[in-house]
Amino acid sequence: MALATRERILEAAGRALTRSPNATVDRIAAEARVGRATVFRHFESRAGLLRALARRAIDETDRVAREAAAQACTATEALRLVTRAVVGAGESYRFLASAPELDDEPEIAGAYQRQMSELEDLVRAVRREGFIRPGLSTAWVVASIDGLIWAACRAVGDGKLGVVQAQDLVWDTITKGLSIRKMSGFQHGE
Amino acid sequence: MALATRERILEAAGRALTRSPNATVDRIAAEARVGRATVFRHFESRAGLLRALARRAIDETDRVAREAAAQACTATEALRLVTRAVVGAGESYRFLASAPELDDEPEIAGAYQRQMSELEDLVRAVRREGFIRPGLSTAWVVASIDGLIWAACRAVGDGKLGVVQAQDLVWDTITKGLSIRKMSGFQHGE
DNA sequence: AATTGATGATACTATAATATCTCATTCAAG
DNA sequence: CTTGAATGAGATATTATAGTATCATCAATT
Repeated sequence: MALATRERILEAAGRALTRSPNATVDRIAAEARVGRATVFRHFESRAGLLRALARRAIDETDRVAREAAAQACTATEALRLVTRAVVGAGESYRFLASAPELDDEPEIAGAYQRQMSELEDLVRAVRREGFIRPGLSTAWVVASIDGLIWAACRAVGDGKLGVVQAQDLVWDTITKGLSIRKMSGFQHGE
Repeated sequence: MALATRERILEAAGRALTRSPNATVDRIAAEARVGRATVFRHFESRAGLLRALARRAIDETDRVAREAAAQACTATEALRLVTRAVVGAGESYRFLASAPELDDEPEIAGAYQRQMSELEDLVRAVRREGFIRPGLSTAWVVASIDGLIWAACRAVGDGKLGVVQAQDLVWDTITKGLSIRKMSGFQHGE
């Protein structure tokens, strides 16, 4: 029972905080269909609940990302699979987009930094495989991939796109952009 | 004096809220080098201050976007210029990224809807000009452009990219994506 | 049926932030 | 120099929310 309740609260908190990042404990409890006191029985404080939720989201994202990376032979393929996986896990971390108080949690902020730096390493490896257009800084490649992933997660959350559709589109857009390209004679034969 | 003070408060609020979206009136006043009471003399409430700030950001974005659109002959060129302009104005609206309480303001939420629907109209016009790859839904094109713009603004705010650089990269990425493309024989002659 | 553990409801306290008010000060205009 | 408007500083009221404590209830187990 206890575990199920804790889980219910975490999921409710995720939903409530995605809708409004300043959701009160009252609101979260109502969303979870539990009494407010029960929330404090399972978490030491509101901040503790947020921490647990963020940890869960980070762990889940790490898990699917590593699992995806393990299946790839090349860095480029790894980036493709990781991107797909992270978009698929979007629901679990979407609330982080506007959870300002979590920036003050060293553990959470640190984990985010680590994830971004892992993505950066991956992008560098992909560049070494010749997949990245010259002239694009690694910082921008990382930033724009991040931006596209967020866009996809938001679109899924808003019901504008299905998950699989969104996963396909992100990689499609990363590789080809949005426009019909006028190739200027240059051809790359891998 | 009054106008200068009001403006100082607005700019300070923008800075403070970009750093931490839940910044108190106290903090904002300190950032503006002004007494807390003065903030309430110029704005009816904290919410009123946020509204005024959001209105300013929306107006500024509208202004630069319309100005840019007016200089273009084609929808595609308009999209390019509008994108550049909006990235350039990023500093003025960046705080909106995590300003949850503003979703409850009908005026602000409505203006955002309008801006997105204007972008959607523009994208549709661009599609009619044959610039958008078939198979990409308008919703995704809009979402991903939005995502790239946010990524660019964040990168600029974090000092990772210069404004001009960011402006160039967004359009570059929209048109060509990030990768060296292996064209499968298809060539588009405009 | 009795026991135990988890829960819901409610009352209560503490705290932090908003918002108001007062008064002394500053500073520019006349 | 005087006047008046704007301000800064601080006191105070109000409100919302976090967090605690209590007690009755319910369900499962024995």
